[in-house]
Amino acid sequence: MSERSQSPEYQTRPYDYSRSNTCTQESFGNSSFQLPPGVFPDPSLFYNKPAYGAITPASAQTFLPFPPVTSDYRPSDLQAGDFGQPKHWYPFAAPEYTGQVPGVSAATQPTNLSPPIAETRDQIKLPQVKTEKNEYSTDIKIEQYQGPSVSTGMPHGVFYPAAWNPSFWPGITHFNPAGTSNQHPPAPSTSSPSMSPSPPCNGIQGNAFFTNVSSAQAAATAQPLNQAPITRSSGSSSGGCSDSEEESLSTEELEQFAKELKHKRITLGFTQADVGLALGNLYGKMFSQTTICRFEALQLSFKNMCKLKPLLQRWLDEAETSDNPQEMYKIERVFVDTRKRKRRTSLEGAVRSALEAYFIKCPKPNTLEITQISDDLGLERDVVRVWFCNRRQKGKRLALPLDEECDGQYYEQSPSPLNMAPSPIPTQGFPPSSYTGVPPPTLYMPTLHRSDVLKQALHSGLVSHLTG
DNA sequence: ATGCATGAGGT
DNA sequence: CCTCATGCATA
Repeated sequence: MSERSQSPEYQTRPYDYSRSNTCTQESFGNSSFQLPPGVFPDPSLFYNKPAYGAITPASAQTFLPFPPVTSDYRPSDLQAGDFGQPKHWYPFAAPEYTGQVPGVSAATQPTNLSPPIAETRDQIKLPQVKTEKNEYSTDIKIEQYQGPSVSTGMPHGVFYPAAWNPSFWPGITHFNPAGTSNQHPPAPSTSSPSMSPSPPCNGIQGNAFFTNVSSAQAAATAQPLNQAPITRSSGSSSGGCSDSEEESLSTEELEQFAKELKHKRITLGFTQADVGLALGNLYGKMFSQTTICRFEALQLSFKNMCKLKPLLQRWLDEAETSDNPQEMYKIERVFVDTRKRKRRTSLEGAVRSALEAYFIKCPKPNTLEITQISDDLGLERDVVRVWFCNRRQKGKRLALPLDEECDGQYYEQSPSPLNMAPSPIPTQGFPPSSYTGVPPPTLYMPTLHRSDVLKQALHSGLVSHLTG
């Protein structure tokens, strides 16, 4: 637990957001930002991924020497022919990128900024990005949803009970003994017999969804979600902001519910996707497997958790009471996905590490910086921008699922042991600490013991010796 | 389970 | 441009 930092370099990290998202030259140019050659911060050490392959043999992945095909988005058009195409990856040598901001890099990229970047680049072998699928997913999928994959091969058949850490959002002390358990404060007029135990076999399914029906309505009705102004009881320990409202789901409640949900869900033979769909059926608002997954893993913001809980609660009730709940999930999904979604960029391990390094240095780069970074890493500017956005979001998810209102302080203080000037960090910051590029087990925890959170996010292996 | 992306709502 | 909620696609 002491193997915290060993990279003094980071100590100087000027984390002052006060300068309004500008970690410019000052930061970058700062000598403080040099990744020790061998110490390339491997993100996997910070997070839960086993390894990004950046440093592992896995990195040996080969890229098809494809020409930068239609490098970028493809204007709408899609031809049936494309579907057959295998996914190709192409090295990111695309000249277009470099040319993208030639002037900028040259002119606006002061020398003092280049060094660090250059170094970074140096260390990461070759910035490569592979993108899968050169086609947009513009298609129409019509599928018959057949209910929970119970009998069929339920992939999730496994049970992972232990995965749950009782104390999830430690920062918050809850007053409500979960003992009473299932009491949702907002208790939406759930009583609504309308959606009750009616054997869905009837009209529910089908297209209740898009059939117009009252999905909208349902959604609206089912929307009492907001009604729960949830002010987490965090007040207790954090000192307060929990005054205004009375309604509040305690962390523990959510935690418990999430656990319960997962357990029962699995017991009933439903997958996360099933649940997501079911919600759509029941309340008109469908959710993806991803969301359900994150809910169960408590990886959503507190607010979001609270919003979703009532719905899931109801689903759970339904599922449990219903004779053959499976029926209620038989629906037809029709997606007319006309949106052109950019093909997902897959960043190479080294590139991620580099970004990680930049992030540590400056979690909120400004436009110019983003440009420079993208230029240096040979990435699209937008990719970099989005990466940072996601990175920040992720940071919040992991470090402070319960952020929000009350926690300006959360960020503010976090006196990173290894750096961190006492600078007043605007609420935007992140626990600078959390990700300070430091060796592994060292997830520095902000003042609020968030270990559990991180724990969850990390792979037990790594965590194990964190917690001992 | 999670990385990258989208889009709405705010500044 | 950002945050936030959310999802597709993928590991």
